[in-house]
Amino acid sequence: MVASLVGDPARANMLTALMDGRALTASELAHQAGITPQTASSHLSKLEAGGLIEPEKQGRHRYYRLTGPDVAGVLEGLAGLAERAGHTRVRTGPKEPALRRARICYDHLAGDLGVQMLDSMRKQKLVRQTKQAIELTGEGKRFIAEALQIDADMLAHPRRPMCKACLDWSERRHHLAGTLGAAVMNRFTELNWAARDPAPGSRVVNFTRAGEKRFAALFGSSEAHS
Amino acid sequence: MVASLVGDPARANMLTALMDGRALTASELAHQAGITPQTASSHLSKLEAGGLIEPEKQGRHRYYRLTGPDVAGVLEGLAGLAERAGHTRVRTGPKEPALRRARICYDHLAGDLGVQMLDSMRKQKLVRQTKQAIELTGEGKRFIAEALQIDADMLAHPRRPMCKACLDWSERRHHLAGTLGAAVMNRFTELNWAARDPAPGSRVVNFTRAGEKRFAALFGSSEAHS
DNA sequence: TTCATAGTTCGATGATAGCCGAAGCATCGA
DNA sequence: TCGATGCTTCGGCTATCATCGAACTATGAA
Repeated sequence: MVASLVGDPARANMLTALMDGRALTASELAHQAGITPQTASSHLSKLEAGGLIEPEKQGRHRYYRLTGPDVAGVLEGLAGLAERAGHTRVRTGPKEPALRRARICYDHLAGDLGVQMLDSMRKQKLVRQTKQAIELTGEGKRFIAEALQIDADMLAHPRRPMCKACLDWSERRHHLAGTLGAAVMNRFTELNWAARDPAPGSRVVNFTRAGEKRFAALFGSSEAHS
Repeated sequence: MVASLVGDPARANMLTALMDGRALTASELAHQAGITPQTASSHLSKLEAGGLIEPEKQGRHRYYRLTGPDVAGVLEGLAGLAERAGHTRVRTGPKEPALRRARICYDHLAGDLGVQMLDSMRKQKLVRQTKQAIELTGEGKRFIAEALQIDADMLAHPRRPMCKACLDWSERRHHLAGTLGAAVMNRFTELNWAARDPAPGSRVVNFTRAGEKRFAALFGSSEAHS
């Protein structure tokens, strides 16, 4: 049955990451779901056998995408039912809670804090977001220059957008990706506000006490929250 | 997550059985899924907690139905993705046909004719129904006074509502219960339109030829019927 | 060729959850 | 009041399956 495929948390996370129609590599999907590549490979072949995703081989990468918009539609319908049911039942992912709080997504911040940061940036009108597209406002430019010493003009990249919304698998909401997202995370590390967990292969990001305080000052959630 | 609820084969069978909008008892659903009542009970509470189904208690029975058409829609979408033939629906066992046609439910009319009567009353705007609550309209008051010589004001009772929707086990839809339902059935008997079957223990109600005609004149189903 | 990276397969492990027998309530019929 | 019936709870058994370490294949780069 198809539903049992979607029922597993790890697979659901992968599918959620594919909801926007993009194709992602197997390792990226493993990353997103917080599982090892071996496990992901097993899941992906099941999803493929179930006709939910289809692979596209490209060099040594294997890109996976949803087989069609109808799949996305059903997934969205399921999400809608979950929401209606009062949702709240946050399925524990396969990994630790620290991973849900703050982690690396490729090269930018994800998890609760990542989502909180983008939320705050929207509220402070530092960025404008329409769907997946995010645009830095003039005010935003000034903000990152003053608060983080990041020059927006230096973030241009031939094949990568400066701002991009990335769906967070633990929060099911967007966090900030793109070259700006990477630059911000990089600055956090340089300022000694946060550091990747030393454990090999870990994606956990540990904030220092001082860093957490500064982060809260800039992107704190003291404001009204929906 | 909702998908994991639907993912289990036993639960999927139950949900499939409920797809047409009818309500089924817990034991029927257990039989449908090929599991024991204990197991079914566990599944049903999970489905209820997930907001996919809702119960309606009826005496010692517990009828379950889907919480809404959107649930059915998502299930249909999943079935579409599965591209598999749906499970053959097990027919809910009818006992005697006469029992399905008209019978006594406590003290009021049930079965095909009972459901038909409440349907017609709704269509004629004699009653308003919201969920299980039924209210007699002014027009309805006049109607029962003229057609059946029933005084609505005499139907008040300290511990029993005048109108109540009672789930019909053979039709899986509501018929009219409460003191009004009882009074109507009583009047049918007095007018010699119908009589309980003389066989001991039988709940069958036999309508006379004349009674059937008069009943059809008041609550006939000549109108369109889905 | 040699090394590195992406992805897979295999095997063992462990936790989740479905399942049923037995027993306990609740309601109905007599 | 006393069974009979529908349904639930509890406890233990078992099977399924997600997970990861280790080893293997394939592609690309030096």
